[in-house]
Amino acid sequence: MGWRMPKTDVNVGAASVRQVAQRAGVSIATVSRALNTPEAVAEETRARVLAIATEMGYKPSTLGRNLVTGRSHLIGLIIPNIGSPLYGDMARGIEDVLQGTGLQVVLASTRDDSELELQATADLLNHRVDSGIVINSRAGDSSLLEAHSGWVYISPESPSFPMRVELDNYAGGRLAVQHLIDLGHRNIVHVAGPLREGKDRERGWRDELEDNSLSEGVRVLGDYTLESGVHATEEILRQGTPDAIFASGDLMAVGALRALRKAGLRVPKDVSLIGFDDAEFASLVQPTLTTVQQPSYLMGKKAAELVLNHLGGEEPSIVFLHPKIIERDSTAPRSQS
Amino acid sequence: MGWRMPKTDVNVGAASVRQVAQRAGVSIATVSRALNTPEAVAEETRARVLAIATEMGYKPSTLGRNLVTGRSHLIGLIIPNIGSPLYGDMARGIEDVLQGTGLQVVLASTRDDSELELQATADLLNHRVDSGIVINSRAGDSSLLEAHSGWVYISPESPSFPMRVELDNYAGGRLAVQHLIDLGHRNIVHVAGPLREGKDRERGWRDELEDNSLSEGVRVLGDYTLESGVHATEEILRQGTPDAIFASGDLMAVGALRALRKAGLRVPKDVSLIGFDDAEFASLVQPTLTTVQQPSYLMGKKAAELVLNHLGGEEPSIVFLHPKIIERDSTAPRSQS
DNA sequence: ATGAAAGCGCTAACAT
DNA sequence: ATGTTAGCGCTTTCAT
Repeated sequence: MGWRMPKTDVNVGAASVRQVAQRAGVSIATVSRALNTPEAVAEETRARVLAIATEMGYKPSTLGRNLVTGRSHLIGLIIPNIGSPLYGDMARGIEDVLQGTGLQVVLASTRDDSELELQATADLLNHRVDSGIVINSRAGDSSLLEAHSGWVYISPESPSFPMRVELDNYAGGRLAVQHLIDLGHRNIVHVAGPLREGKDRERGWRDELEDNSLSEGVRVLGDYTLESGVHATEEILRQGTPDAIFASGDLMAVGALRALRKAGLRVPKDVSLIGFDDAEFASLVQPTLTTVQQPSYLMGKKAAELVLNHLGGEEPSIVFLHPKIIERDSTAPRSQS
Repeated sequence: MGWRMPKTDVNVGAASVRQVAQRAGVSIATVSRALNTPEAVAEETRARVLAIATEMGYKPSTLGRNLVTGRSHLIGLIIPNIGSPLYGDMARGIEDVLQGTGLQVVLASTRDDSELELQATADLLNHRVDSGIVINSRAGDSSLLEAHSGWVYISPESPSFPMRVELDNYAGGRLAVQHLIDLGHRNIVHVAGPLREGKDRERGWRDELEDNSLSEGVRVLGDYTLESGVHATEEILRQGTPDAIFASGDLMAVGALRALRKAGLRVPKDVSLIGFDDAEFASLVQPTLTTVQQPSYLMGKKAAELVLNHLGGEEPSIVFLHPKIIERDSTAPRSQS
């Protein structure tokens, strides 16, 4: 807290109900009614009040209104990193749904730090947000759980909350492997990722192989960075050349691409490669990357809808989203060599 | 406005000053003081009040506080599209600076629609935001100008505002061309972009060529999309093969890359290529893209600092940021063929 | 050092 | 249909 709010006035120009009431020759209640429940005010009075309000540039202060109604019309959004395209897309989905509802989004970034997340949550709570959306919570089912009832989670690590949006990562893993099997590949290895989402995808990989009576093959753990994708793939190649690689994230897939190229292997001719996420760059790299799409924008939309439902008094519910394959150029039928 | 806020209570659990005061056997004023001006309260009383406040989980409602202080502790952020990595990075910079100042960011997206931008501005003003940051305003120097004094702009199209962060796009254009000239290239063509930023970059290209007594060469206008980069480059190639291409955005540069490859030209061996922005994918495509970096994160930081300065009573100021070249693999010395 | 009381801007219950 | 009044939760004089 290196900076303190000074006490100088800024919004001095803003007219208040009282001033409008005075100029219109009515009580403040009538002004309020003219704006909020126009049908409860005589045609003539309403017109006059509205005209004067407009003329004076009067806008009711949400501050005052919030205080008496007990609602801030603010929705908190807790997000690890607003700069990340995936999260950014979610935020966009949320924005788009909330647009025009009179609800505004208050942002808080956490950089995947559970300490900062708790702090951000406290800040938002102090602002009396009406509800909140937490993306990839790292604080987990913590002590704030109680305060959080009424909040929506897009966080694979927080399975205990009654309002959530969940991507079926397990199904995504199966989908990826199925796609590769359909192309004739048998030796399908995995560059895995950590956390619940990574484990779910890996489980999908494993189960799909098993269901097709294929042996499990190599699995190397990465951390969703490009470098980890490179290293994991180098490790894999040391144990032989697979038919196909399933990487748990697009960035790791690009890493795999580099390692394969460096080893003199061509994608998809020698090795097929599939990623996860459908990041922006997936369609820009060469070859373009086949991947399992994580519908970030839709996830954001669904989360915002859950918030709206909750505020509307509906029962909490959980939304499961199913990923789908985006076929591009990095996967191809197994070559007959 | 398809949805109306119901009247049910939500934040019922929150304790108020009065309850804390009662349990502590003091007046509400003392509770307030214990929290805000601890030095004005007796050691013993303060300890007791604070203990009880903690025990009751009391957090002062910003709603109430805002009303009396006349400040919302909210900063509006108007952004065309929060899903775009470039804008997302700016938002991250803003967040990082505001973190811990007690100020929160309220988000509003406009999708580059000046209508929506005005609406968003009105919403934020109703929320009595203490200040705001507008990124790439399309409403320009509109009627809201007055209300906007005290807001910070990151918008090349809004040169009349007293608090702004500006990237020197002109210098960026010169830098790009200079880099290519240093590598020995002479016939340097340009895939241009629209709007003020595009025109400034183009002017830089033109002037730098002129200063080096090089003829101007071909210029084709794109619209910052990949496709427009492809088409522009095809158009360019129809008029001969240049030494180097300067594209006004990385996405267009990737388009150029595709068109060049399709034409059987290798980058950078046959043609050097430089982009603008330093988007995430610039280091992921093959070859990795040399580009003029747009320091989005820094621009966000600077904008937030301007807000802080303004709120602190300092005079408005303008921050000029200078781009720099990020050298990667898409540019190389002119081959001796 | 503490309390009493006013009031920020607004809405809502009650009265007329 | 309109006015009067109370009060949302807090900070801040002004007294004491």
